[in-house]
Amino acid sequence: MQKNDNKAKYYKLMEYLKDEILMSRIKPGEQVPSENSLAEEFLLSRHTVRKAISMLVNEGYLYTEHGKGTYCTDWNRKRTNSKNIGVITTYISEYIFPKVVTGIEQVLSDNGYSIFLKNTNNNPLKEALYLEDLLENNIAGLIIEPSKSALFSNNLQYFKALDGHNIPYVFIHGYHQKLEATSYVMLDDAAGMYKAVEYLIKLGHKRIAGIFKGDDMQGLNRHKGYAQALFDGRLLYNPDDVVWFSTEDKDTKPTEVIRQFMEEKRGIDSVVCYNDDIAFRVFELLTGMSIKVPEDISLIGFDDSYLSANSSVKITSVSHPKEKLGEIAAQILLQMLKDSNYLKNPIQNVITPGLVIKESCIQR
Amino acid sequence: MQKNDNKAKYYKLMEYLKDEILMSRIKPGEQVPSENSLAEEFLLSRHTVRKAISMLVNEGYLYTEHGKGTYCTDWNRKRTNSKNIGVITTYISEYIFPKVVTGIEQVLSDNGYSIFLKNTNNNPLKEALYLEDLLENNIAGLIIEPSKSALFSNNLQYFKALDGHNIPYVFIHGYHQKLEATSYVMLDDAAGMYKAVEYLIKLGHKRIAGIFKGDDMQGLNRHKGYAQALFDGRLLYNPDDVVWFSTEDKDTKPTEVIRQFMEEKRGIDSVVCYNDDIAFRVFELLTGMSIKVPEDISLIGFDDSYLSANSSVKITSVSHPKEKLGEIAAQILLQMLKDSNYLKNPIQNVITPGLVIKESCIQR
DNA sequence: AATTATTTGTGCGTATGTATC
DNA sequence: AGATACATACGCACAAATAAT
Repeated sequence: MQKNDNKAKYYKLMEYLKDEILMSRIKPGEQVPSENSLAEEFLLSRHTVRKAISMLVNEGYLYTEHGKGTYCTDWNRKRTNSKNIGVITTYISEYIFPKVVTGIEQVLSDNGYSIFLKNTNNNPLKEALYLEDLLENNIAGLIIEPSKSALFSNNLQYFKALDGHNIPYVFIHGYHQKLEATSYVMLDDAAGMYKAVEYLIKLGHKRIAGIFKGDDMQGLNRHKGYAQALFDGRLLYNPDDVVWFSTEDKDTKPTEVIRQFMEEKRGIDSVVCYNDDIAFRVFELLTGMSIKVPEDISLIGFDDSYLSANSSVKITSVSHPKEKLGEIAAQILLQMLKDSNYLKNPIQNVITPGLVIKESCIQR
Repeated sequence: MQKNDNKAKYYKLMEYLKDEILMSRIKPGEQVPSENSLAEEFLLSRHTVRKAISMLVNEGYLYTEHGKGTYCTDWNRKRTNSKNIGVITTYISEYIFPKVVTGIEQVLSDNGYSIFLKNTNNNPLKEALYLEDLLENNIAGLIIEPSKSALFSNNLQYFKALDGHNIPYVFIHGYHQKLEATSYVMLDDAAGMYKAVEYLIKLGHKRIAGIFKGDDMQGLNRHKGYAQALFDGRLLYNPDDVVWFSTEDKDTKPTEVIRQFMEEKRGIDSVVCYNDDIAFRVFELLTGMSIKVPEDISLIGFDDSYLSANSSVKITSVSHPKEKLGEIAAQILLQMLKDSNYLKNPIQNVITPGLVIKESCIQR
């Protein structure tokens, strides 16, 4: 112990003990000397020793067992006492997200956890805000759909902080590229889109336009599958037939460009879309232009959502597991919470979607 | 302060002081009596008083200033810019609740709020735990489906604490009886069940069994509508034809008693159920006993959920607005957050449900 | 099965230090 | 300077839980 500072005796003892713990001279689970023996050793009253110990108990370094002794906390597992899980998604109440979130809730609340729901609207600044927020609140774990996962993220520091605090996190739909080993559950977006395009080619389509989102990983991968399927089907990949949009112009650009394509009569016979939301908008656009689906143009969406089932012509779409995806993410997180080894050995789950054939494509 | 529990003195004092704070008898910023005067007042040693106070300081209820005094923490300030809303429901991911929660999320996240989701499993002790939890986190408001709303609640103190901190809250589905003026949105459960029974009477049914939940307000009101409809239809109300169950025995008692009814062949020609969950179980029971719905027994559920649509014979049910109910609750809360006058003038919204006629009832 | 030693938990008394008004 | 309030510190006694004898 130190020489004479002007610090209080209990405070110096507390610092000494904390140091012993941090330097692993007192190891997790190990018993610390009894109050009486510490008092004797450091020539203090038991009361003073108790004060020092109670501070460390409050900070979580130690815990006491009545009649047995005082022990060093194994704070790799310490987070267990928080039963709050942060869930950050791009959207919550729209599209397929309610179902994904329901799947997460199902599993987590069955296991006694509460959920802190936040949506970023795909805005990395909001993501940063919420990550900071959740770090301050004391959460046991995090499930996150990254915002703009294709772009470089400034939020990596927060994930490193989570690593530092041994707070496990699971990505869904995509993950920030720069993180080396992370747990995630996502779709094989390329394979899904490949199936859609392959199907159109089999039906005899020659000019397949594609609409893709440029600022998330899903969009890039779906585009990859599109290009690969064209190549394998011996069709030319024509950059001019591809529409790229982003979060900011998603409500206007896809339909505007497709309208232009149609007005130019450049001979497109089908369109594959980033998701059902876009597909549904394109369907409405085409209907408004008196272009018939599927007679004039075949159309395929992605995610097999209610949007592809509600239109007057049901839109063929690539499946999305929705609740199942949420459940898997939650189960992965639970495993990581149970066994801290999983923090080092990430669990990665890729689901291969299938094509759900409805009414929006016909043989050419 | 209380009488003699076997709790420790310091603990009882701590609870007493915490209660004073939660009930706003000690207001934020206000100075609490000095250690010596508390010791004198409660005939305790100063040391014991200090122990109680130090716990409350640790939990953040109080803070001390050396040489000046001990003060009540003002967590109002922090709350003002909080964009977090607590949502406590009995269940989250089952039955109609995902839709209700989705409605809440829709409105709140559109207005920039995050949601803290907790489910009580209809256990008032968990409700208490979560209410305390949310009071310590800084939430801007609360939407709550009360647990066991028919029974006397020990959790009223927390709602008074919310009042004291100007945190608005909205009840859904029911409300704790003892609170005088609260905002809520709920169904006219009596009217809904009345319509169901009236419909059965019109179809010529004479012996209508009823299954009701005894520990929430909805159950009592649905029973009320049942009894009133029988009376108006000049049928005898027979207590032996009524099954009461509670949260704890919901999975066993309703079907067991109905099985007994059937084995006794007491001439029941129809069953109205507290909700679709019960109705679905009864349907499966009857089918298992080779009793046909609706040929032998007519059956009506409540909530118009997927359960009443998924069975082989679609079950006639009383409608429930689900998302709409969630949206209304969220909108009420937003109004209360915007205009603090609403805290004094509660907004109460009662939705009258209708009967959704499907396939489970026929003319006798 | 009862006893005993050890350890933490509760509670009181006292004295002194130090910051605030 | 003095009164008041919280902070530190020591000592003592007994209660309650635990583990070993």
